[in-house]
Amino acid sequence: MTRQAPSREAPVQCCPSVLAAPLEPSEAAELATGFTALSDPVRLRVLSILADAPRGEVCVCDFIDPLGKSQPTISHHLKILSEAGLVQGDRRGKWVWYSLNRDRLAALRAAIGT
Amino acid sequence: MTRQAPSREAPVQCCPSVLAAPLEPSEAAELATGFTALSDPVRLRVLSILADAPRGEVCVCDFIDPLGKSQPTISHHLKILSEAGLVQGDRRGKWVWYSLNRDRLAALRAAIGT
DNA sequence: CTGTAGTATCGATGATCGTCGATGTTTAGA
DNA sequence: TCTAAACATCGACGATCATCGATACTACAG
Repeated sequence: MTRQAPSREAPVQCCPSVLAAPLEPSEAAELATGFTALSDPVRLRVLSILADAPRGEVCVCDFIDPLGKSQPTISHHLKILSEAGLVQGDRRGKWVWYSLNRDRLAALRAAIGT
Repeated sequence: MTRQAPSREAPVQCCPSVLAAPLEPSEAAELATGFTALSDPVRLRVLSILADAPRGEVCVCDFIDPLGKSQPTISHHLKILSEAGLVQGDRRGKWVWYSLNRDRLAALRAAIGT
């Protein structure tokens, strides 16, 4: 049995944070996945387009022109963002409408301060 | 001379933000380098150790044991964090003391909301 | 059922990344 | 001046990534 240091309790918190040491390897890996999704210029611009969309959603075909990437590349980035929980897609007819998950974005924001 | 579109002015702001479209490719690239620095578990734990350091600084040798990585690997990650403006090193004698740049971290936080 | 349009997946390619051993550089002490 | 310690850089390796053409899947119209 490992002895517990009584004067150094693990802080109770909802989400892992870089500012709250020690950041456990598993927590660090989980956060890293989120920030990896934000580490590409194309994906950041995808998020920006979604954040600016009047109805809060954009279909895949409407990303292609403004981003100047091929359709498979756009799909690839949307999948990464989706797996990171930052966006979600909703199929309606032939189109898939993507929208921003602001809660997940807020969680990542909270992980690097306040 | 490029003509300025009068009805669609670029919003005046201090820092690029994902929430303020359109996010220009150059701004997206700049932000992406910042988030790339946060996209590795080892680097996140480096930041967490720095944030928790009582005197606000930690020398390179003190990262090796808690992170379980070789000294060149630690140096490599510190260089990436340094180039991203997230940390800075200060050589004092044989040691280099690294500290956290909280302003830069706050700028990245602001880029994904508020 | 057939054709078409929007989207996802596959396969390949070139680039970047994380890691570590070996080595170079800098500083302090003997 | 010589040695040891702390740190950075180099070189190499395997792994992951961004990209795109080709192709498969899905929904709808005729």
